[in-house]
Amino acid sequence: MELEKIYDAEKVENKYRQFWKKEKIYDFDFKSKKPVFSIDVPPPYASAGHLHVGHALHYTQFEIIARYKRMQGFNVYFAPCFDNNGLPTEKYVEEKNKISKGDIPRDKFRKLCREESAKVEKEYGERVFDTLGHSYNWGLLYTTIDKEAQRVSQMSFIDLYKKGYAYRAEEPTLWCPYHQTALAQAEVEDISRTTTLYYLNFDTEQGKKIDIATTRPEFLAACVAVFVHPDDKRYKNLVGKNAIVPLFGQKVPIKTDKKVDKDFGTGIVMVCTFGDNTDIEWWKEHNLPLKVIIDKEGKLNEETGKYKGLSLLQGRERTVEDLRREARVIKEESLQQQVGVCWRCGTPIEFIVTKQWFIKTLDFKKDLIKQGRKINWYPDFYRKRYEDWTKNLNWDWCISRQRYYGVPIPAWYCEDCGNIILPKENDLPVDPLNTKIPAEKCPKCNSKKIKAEEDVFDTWMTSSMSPEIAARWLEKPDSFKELFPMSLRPQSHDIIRTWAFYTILKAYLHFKDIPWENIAIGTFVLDSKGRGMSKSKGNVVWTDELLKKYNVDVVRYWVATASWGEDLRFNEQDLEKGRRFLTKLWNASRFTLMHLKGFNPGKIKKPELKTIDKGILTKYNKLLKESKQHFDVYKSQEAKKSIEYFFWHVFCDNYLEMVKKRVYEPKDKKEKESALYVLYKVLLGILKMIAPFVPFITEEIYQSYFKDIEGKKSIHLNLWDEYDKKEIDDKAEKLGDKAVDIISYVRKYKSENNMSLKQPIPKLIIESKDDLSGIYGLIKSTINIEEIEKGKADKKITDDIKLKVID
RNA sequence: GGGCUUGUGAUCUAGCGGCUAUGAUUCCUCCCUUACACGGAGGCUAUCGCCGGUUCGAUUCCGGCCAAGCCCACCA
Repeated sequence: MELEKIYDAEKVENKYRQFWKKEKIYDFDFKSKKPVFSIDVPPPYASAGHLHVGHALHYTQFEIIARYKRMQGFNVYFAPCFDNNGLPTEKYVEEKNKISKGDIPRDKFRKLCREESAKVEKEYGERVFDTLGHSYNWGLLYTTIDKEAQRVSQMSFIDLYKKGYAYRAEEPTLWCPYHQTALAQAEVEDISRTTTLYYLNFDTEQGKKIDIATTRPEFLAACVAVFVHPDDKRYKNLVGKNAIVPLFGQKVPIKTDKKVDKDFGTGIVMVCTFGDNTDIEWWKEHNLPLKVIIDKEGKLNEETGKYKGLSLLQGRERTVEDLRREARVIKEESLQQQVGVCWRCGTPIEFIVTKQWFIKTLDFKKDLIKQGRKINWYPDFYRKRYEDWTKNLNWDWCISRQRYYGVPIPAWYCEDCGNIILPKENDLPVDPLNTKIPAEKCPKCNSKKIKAEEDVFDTWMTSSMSPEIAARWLEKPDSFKELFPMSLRPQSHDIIRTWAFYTILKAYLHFKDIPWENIAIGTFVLDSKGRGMSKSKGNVVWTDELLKKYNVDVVRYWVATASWGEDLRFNEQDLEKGRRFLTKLWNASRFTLMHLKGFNPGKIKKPELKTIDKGILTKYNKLLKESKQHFDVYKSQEAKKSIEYFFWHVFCDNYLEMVKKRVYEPKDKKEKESALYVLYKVLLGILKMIAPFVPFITEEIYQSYFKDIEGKKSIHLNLWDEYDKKEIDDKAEKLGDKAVDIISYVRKYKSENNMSLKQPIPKLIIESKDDLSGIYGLIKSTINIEEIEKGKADKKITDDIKLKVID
């Protein structure tokens, strides 16, 4: 089959998308003895909306690695997956149906969520993964809400509980009033905002007046103490006395703590339960009483008396009004402040005391850092970020969430003695709200009052088990052993503190092992000016729209220019480059195959190679070695660059030009055979090397000719050539380089003299210590020179070559 | 406030101790050479962020400073 003059991308893409699926080209072979390369794929949120180029790049970046590893002889385990767990889906369904989770029964709500997810996933799989030519093994698909994933995360919970790593406690917890759920430290982000710092006047029991500064006057009702610095001379005589809280009148002790900043505000600070992190610390350290004034919706409760039912902001305004009336507000100044907000909705977080489940992390900080060092990080500096986060943790991991859609926490509680009852492991997954209670009465106190847990897990509870879910920990324990620890976790840097951290934690707590040998941090895409893409900025480039203008291989070629762990600015020019590359690849292949027609290297004796042939084979082998080295340390963009350079400038610009005469008008059969032999090997080699980046066009070229000779039904089932020391011939390479130097000079000479390249030159004189007569013929035919002779010349082009052109 | 990353022609980028500092885009000149004008040949454009130090020699190593980006911690 001959290649068409113009590459028809759409036709080719549709053809091979189906072909690869039908022929199961990319399936993992459970029976194979080949070494395994397993990838812990990030499950995308297949929720609403388009997908921008950043996502397409991220997912394609490691897909290229999967293809590369396959062509290195690995049995690649590459399971597609979706994350349809947790808050985003839930909020999406609420918004789409204009309902709130409380409006309809939990069952019905969950069903809506699952239906929505399934619909979006199917579309996503086709529109994104299939379109982009991703080589997933679809038979291994998992989603984070399906039965097996639920079973794994519940089993994880039970295992950790039995090991004593999971506990339930009533503690102040980070709380999102909007989502009405507890959050983990990792789900809190800091934003900067301007607020007002109020200087408030308190009385003391002794009738003195003191001023304290606070940004949260609405918390007065929850004030349980007042602190000053132990060395602060101004207030020495106050320590040990009581202050009287304005409006509410409660008497609170005046205490000291070194954490008080003398220079901030008045140097006196009130402690409330709880306004911020420090409040919690002081509350614990000084055994202060607890006074909760906000409810789960973030509204003031009965403890605040007449302010009950107000939002915190309304409460603040009213409190300040009332304080002003009593002339308690001394001063107001504006203050730049950082507040923790929910990373999903941006609502400032509050602290609420509730019963929550936690997993111990603070006890294992050192071990976790050690585990992190057993893993290769690409680039390495991201390990530092992981270590810093781990070092600075100050909360155990809160894993319970007061939401509906998610993996239920598999537990029941005795209402009389508080005993925790777990399901049988064989019954997992369970939803305590819809499952018969495992025990009719409490095994401890025989009470029959048993209550089902209503909360679900933090979404990371499941995500942190992605290697175990993907590799079928519980389902196929035997193959799990082969697949775990997995080879590679590709992910983005913003979730090192969550996904990477929790996954390492889990692997350690369950298996005392690392979850994967390598972690590679993907590229983050910025707009052309270097700003992050976001809908609100209006600078988002959508993948769909890009694919309307450029074919898939072009988009993938652009992806391949990205460096792992570094940001990439989006420039449309880069796509134009890809388009030109594909055209060049197509045309060079067309030209080569035109001459290779009917040629089968297996059917001839290996020909005696010409110097120039040996030279290019040397360069080809060096390229093989270099590209593999780049790829193996996740410098795929360097590999791509080397391959491209070799193809375009070494193979096309020089070798094809030098070999043309030999294949068009050979002096003898042998001369042509030697050229064809090398053309075959090198072109096929290049196609295989570039195939992970541009799988469609390379497949089309392969199918048109090489398939029948090589035997494998897809180029993607072939292996890269091995670096062959026997093919290295440095002398031939050098001689070839000299030929290129001389040819370049003559080209330049013609260009400078406005001569056409085919216009003949009567004579070229070459002055060199070495005997170059072996390449005279080559030079003559390539650049159209009639005669070459050795002699005195004046134009120095390299250290040992001088030339003179006579025209 | 701490940490990390980056700072090279107009733009993007390679190099990370040594001969005239990569390559790409732009611009200019020439060439339709029997694969490709979505091509080829050639040319112009850089005090390698700033200041010191180590060295025979620094864009490359060290220290300081400046700028940008990211991550984290923070003060009631």
